[in-house]
Amino acid sequence: MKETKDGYTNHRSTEQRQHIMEILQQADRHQDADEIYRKARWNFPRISLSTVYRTLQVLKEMGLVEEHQFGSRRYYELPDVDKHHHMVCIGCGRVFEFKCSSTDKLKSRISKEEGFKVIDAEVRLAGYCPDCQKRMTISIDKNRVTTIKQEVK
Amino acid sequence: MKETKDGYTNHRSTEQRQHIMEILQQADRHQDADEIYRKARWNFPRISLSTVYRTLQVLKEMGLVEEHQFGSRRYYELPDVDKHHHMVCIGCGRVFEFKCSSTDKLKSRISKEEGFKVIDAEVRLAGYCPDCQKRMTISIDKNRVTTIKQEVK
DNA sequence: ATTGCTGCAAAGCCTTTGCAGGCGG
DNA sequence: CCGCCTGCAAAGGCTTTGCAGCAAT
Repeated sequence: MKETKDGYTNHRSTEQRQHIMEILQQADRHQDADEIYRKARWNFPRISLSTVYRTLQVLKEMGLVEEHQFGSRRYYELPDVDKHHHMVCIGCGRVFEFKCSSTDKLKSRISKEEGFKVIDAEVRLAGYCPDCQKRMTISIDKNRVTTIKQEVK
Repeated sequence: MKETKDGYTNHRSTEQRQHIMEILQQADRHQDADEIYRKARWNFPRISLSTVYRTLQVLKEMGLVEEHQFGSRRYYELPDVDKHHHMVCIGCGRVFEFKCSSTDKLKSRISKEEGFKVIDAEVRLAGYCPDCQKRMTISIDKNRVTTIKQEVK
């Protein structure tokens, strides 16, 4: 019999857990605990944040939910059929997703070279999203204008 | 004049900052703030943890230090000449390092395909280190023995 | 009837911030 | 001397935990 992290040997299906699972299914992107909590309260006004955290913990242990940490926040989402990776925008903090098929090669290579049994490979990119690149261009233009004015003086 | 995040326009070189930089240089792997704090106290018994955090923040902004987050903890290290990536062991939680040269290709591909200006690419692997694989084998063997005994009964 | 789940409140953990004094340039 | 840095203490933000009552099996 498999023993879970908190010492329990079994899991029970409750309305709250089902609803949290639905919220995860309906979302098209990762959400943090508080986001899920606020949505859940719409149907279960008395649900507590701890229940959300505990449920996510259980779902994670069962492999039904993936947890990602960006900055100091943790986000949750259902495992994707074809796995995606994340790009974090340095400018606005938004997290974007992209696909990458070449990670399988990497996994097998590292397994061989390092004696590590690789379960999961995750690529994280940091950079500037199209919007923030545009903003940067504008502010660079501003500086240029200023410089020209000074030269004209 | 470049304005820093905390509103200051300049940085000063103090004994504490120099020493924190030395601690980072002497380490051969990433350390968290508390680890650096404990080492720093050996020479500066009255240094405070906030100073460590504030210094790391400054060094990070100056690009002299890299920050990585694993689980709920943040780790700091000097930028490597040839960048390495991280493998987190699911069994023991230790973080290992490995090199990977193929990320440059990935960066340029994503830049083109997604319109994202990629500054940094990080690969994170999760799996089991050699030690934990050994432990797993042992515990599987144990179960097998148990099963055999039951069959013999 | 058990065993596990829930809400609530409180505690924990890491990180940040406010402030008054003090040092660096 | 001005501006930046430091230690201390306190606050912050997110997550976990203790507990008593309740619900699922």
